[in-house]
Amino acid sequence: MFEKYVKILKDNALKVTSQRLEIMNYLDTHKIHPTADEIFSALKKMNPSLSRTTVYNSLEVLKKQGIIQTLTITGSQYRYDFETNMHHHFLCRQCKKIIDIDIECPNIDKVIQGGHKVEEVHGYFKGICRQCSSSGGDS
Amino acid sequence: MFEKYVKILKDNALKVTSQRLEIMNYLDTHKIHPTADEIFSALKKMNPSLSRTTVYNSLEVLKKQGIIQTLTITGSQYRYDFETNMHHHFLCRQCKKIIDIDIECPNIDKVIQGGHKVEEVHGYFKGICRQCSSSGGDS
DNA sequence: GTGGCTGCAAATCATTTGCATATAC
DNA sequence: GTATATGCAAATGATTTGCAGCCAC
Repeated sequence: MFEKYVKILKDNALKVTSQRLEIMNYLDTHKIHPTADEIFSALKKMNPSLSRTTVYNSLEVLKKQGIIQTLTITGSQYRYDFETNMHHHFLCRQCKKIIDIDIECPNIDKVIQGGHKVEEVHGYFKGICRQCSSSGGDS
Repeated sequence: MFEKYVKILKDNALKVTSQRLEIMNYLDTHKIHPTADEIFSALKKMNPSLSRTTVYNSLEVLKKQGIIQTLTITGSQYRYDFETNMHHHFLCRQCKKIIDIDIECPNIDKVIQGGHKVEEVHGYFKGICRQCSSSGGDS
């Protein structure tokens, strides 16, 4: 069941631990861009001895290997994403959900042409999402 | 000297206080996207009785009126910007500077067409800036 | 067997809150 | 005069650090 994640860890020369597998599986199957604490709380239900520190440590090594990415869209906590292909995000001010946005920006190359070495690109949109807009949830 | 900022505050029905004027002037003349604490430390030198709370309070009301904007590019602190016209930012992993990026993304409208009400757009690029790249500061 | 990983508690950093005093209007 | 802003100290929330014991390899 977790063979997929075992392979990813081995391919990256990381030790295979049940905590890392559970964290990867959680992120892969809950594409809601959770915070470290949301991951911790969800997994602690299954494994009460899990430590918050382990969650932070694991997320850090996964990020360092480029297996996951972090979002800074809210400004107050990091959010984690198992999807690392380029895509962008919309944060709804009302329901707080983070929605994936798949648009291309053809001008991104201009940043590289400006002489900067670009390693990460994040497009963050904030406002009221379609669902909240249509249910009269405006302000 | 601060007439410009006095006018902005009055136009927004905000009380004119020396602290607010100093904060606006600092942001307007130091386009380095400082943190609240950097603003506080710089201004405290001139006005030792200044409080960190006042800096946070003032930045919040200025943001609420759309006079300034906040950046969440680093993820660990808010950074403040007196420029509110649409532009984007590059964070150098090495020198930590935040550089303004002026590119257009013609596909942004697609987010609106997707039914979302967009109030803010932030393009964040991360990597190694031109200056650090050219001075061999790569990794 | 050993170096890296886990889990606990304490520390740190950024920000927020509660409240008394001071000030803009 | 009054509502709002300021400044202080304490509280909160997210994350990091130090360290002892444990486990993957």
